Amino acid sequence: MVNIKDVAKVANLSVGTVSRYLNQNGYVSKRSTERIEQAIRELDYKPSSVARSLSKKQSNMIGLIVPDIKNPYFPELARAVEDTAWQYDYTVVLCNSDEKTEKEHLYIERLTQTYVAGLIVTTSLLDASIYTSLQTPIVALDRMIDASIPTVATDNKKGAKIGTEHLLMCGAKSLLCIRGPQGLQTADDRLLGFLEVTKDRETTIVTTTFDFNVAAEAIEQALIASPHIDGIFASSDTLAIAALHIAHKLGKRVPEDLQIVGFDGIALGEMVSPALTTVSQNLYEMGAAAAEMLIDQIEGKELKQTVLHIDAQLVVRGTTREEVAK
Amino acid sequence: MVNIKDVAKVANLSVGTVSRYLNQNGYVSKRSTERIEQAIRELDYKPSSVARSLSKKQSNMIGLIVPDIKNPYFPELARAVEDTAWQYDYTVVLCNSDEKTEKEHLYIERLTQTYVAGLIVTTSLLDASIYTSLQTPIVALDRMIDASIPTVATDNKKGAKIGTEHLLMCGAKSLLCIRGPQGLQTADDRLLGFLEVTKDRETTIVTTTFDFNVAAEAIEQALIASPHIDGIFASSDTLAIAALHIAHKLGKRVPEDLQIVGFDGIALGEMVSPALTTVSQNLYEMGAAAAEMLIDQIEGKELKQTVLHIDAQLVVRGTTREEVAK
DNA sequence: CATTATTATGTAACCGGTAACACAATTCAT
DNA sequence: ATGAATTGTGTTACCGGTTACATAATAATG
Repeated sequence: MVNIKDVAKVANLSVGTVSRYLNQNGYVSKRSTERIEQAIRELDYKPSSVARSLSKKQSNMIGLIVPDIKNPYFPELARAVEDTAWQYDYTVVLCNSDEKTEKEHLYIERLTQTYVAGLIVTTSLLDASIYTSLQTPIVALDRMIDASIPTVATDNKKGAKIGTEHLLMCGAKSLLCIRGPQGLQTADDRLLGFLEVTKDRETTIVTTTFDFNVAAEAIEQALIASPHIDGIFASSDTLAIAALHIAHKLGKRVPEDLQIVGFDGIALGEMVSPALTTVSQNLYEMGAAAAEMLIDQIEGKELKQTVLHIDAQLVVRGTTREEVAK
Repeated sequence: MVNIKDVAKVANLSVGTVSRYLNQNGYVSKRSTERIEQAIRELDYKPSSVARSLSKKQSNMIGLIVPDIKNPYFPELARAVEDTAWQYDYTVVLCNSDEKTEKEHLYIERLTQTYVAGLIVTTSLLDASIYTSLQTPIVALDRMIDASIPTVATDNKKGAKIGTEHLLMCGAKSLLCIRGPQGLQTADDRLLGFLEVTKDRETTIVTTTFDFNVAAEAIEQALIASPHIDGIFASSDTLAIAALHIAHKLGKRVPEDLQIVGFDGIALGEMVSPALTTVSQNLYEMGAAAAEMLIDQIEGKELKQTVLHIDAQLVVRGTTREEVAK
């Protein structure tokens, strides 16, 4: 493989000059610039990013840690991150933490010893100190890890309020909230929003994991136990779709007998029938913003704001009825 | 950051010995081994994979090129690849080619100049020669690129035959095939399978992209134009789900009025209502097999077989009726 | 025109490993 | 005991860049 020395030789210059040309720093005369460009073209020279990483102690890779890329929420974020990274000449290393502390820990070790330029983390099982003590730039995406770590997230409580209110406005009387796993900040916040809106009503709360079948099972039991439920606020679109699935199974018509509102805004929501009414996060925007915040940090720019809260937006589709004036 | 020299100093040995210890090659005495291990522990030394890559001209990263991770087919493959890579101490770089030749090309350039150890490619727009002339190990996943490139793929034609036959056995009389984009090998093969089974019948064929809305539109038109259609074989689960969506919209009952069979076996198929009957590929197995084939190549092992065809399997769920003896 | 800035280039140490080579110490065989 | 084989260790060039430093060439200034 052709290296910088070859280029220097062909251009009849020293490696120093060629390197300066490549990095656009220091002085390089017009004449030399031309000769170097010519040589590079001639030899089809591509600088080795590995060598560069070694001497600069910095790479152009960013690590993206997600719990599980199969969860339909994450590909949308991942795509946005990757697009943005690509634009700025960075490369994305994909890591599935599987929500396992150990794997996450090992990944962080492996990544940092590879000189990843930075980390985007959408999972947060570890002690925050592990992140805060990292010398590598980092951005928390979707979930806040620690006040000191730059974060891009949705205002979950606010979103949940909007979704729940919509359910009420559409005439739902008896509400069920399917909340995600306990202890997960996002799920907790969404529950809080739900509770705030429904504090003077009787409601049912079901706690479940994000696994489709487990969730479906739990929802089925809740709906059988409380057949009068006519509105469901789900903590995620996947859970909402599980609810929809069960509604069909139980012969409940959606939205006539049972209305459902999800949360997240994954593409999947449009595909089911009826299409899912949901509190939609702008996932692409979030991913892109996180990547940009990270790259800004990497390149030493000051961050204007360290915490970016993006508002979720109600998207009304087929699982809720018309809003009626109260 | 502590380096190999520091370790050598603390262990009172030379870097050569430490390096030999780390790579488990050459001779290292018991006494030295202990001293080195002690020093490593003491200093919490982590070898720099960048430096190693530079001198070995080989890294432990593998590039995974997919058209678009948002397409629900790919996260399942990606996950399997990542799991396997993790197991063997490799790291996955995610690349979305967007089905654009240019981006794919640029990615390959970038990846190879970073000394990726190998490439798994699930897209194949480029001239095969670009891949065959690569010095980097490579595996084609899902789609065959060239006879000379190791491949893991499903027998699409066979799968399509099984799916179509099932549709007929369940009593469908008038079939529609929704085929994916023309020129895409997998889509072409699946159509071939469909045609082989239905050669003595009249059928309708709709060609569309994999985009959900575009596909739905095309399917709707086809179903309106030919209202007698009572069986759909879709070239992918996404297309099948689009068909299901349209069926609901048009007030057709599934599977009573219209039966649908998909292809792929993505998780999404279980979530829709009714759950999708589909020709299921073992996506996890495919991804894992591809990763293993790649790693075998990287590590210089001989491949037992260069082309691995994995049979797809019919999974009967709710969008088809009972099979009846013909 | 001499002096000082500014621009341009070359040289070589360094990043943190690997591995070829030389040589020393030990074990083995005759 | 002695030469050969095996085992163990140190030294150093190298991977392909970056960058501090020295120096040369040119331009600007008084």
